[in-house]
Amino acid sequence: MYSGGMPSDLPALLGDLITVNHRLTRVAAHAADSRESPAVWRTLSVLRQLGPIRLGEIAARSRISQPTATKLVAHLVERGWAARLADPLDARVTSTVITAAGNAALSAWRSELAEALLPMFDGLADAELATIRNAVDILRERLDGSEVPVERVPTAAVTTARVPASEPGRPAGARA
Amino acid sequence: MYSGGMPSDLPALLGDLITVNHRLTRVAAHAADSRESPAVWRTLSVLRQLGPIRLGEIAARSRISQPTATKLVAHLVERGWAARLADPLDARVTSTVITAAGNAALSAWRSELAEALLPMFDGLADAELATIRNAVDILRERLDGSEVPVERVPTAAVTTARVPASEPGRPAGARA
DNA sequence: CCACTGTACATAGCTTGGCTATCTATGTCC
DNA sequence: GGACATAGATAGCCAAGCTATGTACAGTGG
Repeated sequence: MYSGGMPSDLPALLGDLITVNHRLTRVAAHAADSRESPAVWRTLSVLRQLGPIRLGEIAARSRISQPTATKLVAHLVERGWAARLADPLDARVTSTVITAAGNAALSAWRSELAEALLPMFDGLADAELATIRNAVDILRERLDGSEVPVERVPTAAVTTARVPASEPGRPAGARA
Repeated sequence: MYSGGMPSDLPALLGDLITVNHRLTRVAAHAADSRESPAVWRTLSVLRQLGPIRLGEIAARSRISQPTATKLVAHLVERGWAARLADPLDARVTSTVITAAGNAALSAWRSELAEALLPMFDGLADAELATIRNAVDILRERLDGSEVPVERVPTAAVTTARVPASEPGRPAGARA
């Protein structure tokens, strides 16, 4: 639990990280405009960041299943926040792009969220802010860099071919 | 407080923080392959940390609604990971405690999670680890400290002087 | 003592994000 | 052309979250 002064205990740190993470998620859920869900914003972020992108890659990047990505994108399209493009080279593919409205909505959400969270982070010293910023950068880098980089997750079959020699203890099937 | 540092675009930082947070949540969901959900572990963490605790406080701490807390606790009790205690002073109240099994399950989850995440955080420099650890501590402090204005006198009267709590299964006071 | 208001939790019913399993359509390779 | 692989869609399920409401108890004023 309280890791206050335990140095170098990576497992404990990761546990704490995830726990704090979950708590932050709840706070954000309260703070943000609750008419839309976290998944919507997360997906919009992916779209904004990666431009026209295939469904499968959205799923891989977001660490969600392909059907879930389909559902989310459908919702975004309904909302007018995303649009789908047929791929001239492959008729199976429809890429998704964020629209101007989507961009605006995402920015608005970020502002709103920030404003709502401000009181909670008011009075942080610059050094503390820098620490958080650095941590965010480190985590983002790891999230981007670590596995599932360009490779897509197999649809349903069991595949061990994509492991880039970095996943020793992964049950391979997620929730089977 | 160290005034005059970098401009610190706080809104942007908060947006990034939450976005990274959501992505991490997905990663954790994949990594900790347990058949239990984040909410379960989050609730168990609260129970472990705060000992016998009322439903309402679980809800407040977790930033979830009271009915959701009821549901989660019911699930935990079913699982044998939590037990409920009648309050001898107020028959409306039933406090909840984590059981030994719950404690073990929580610890096991944390280990499992840590192991699964290790590859992702492999090769981090000590300084980077320290940064993350500090950020976690800062965030936790803010999460604890700015505990949603529950429009109530801060804890004090409620959280103190409960049942000895050494034996979770024992009601400690025959209720009429 | 009895109503009356407030509090702590339970129940009902809904929405949404997530999953697996499966299907269709298209691409690719022999 | 036929066999297999791949991209995405559809169906159906469960969990976590919510609001609204109900129920039992606590505390108070008459």
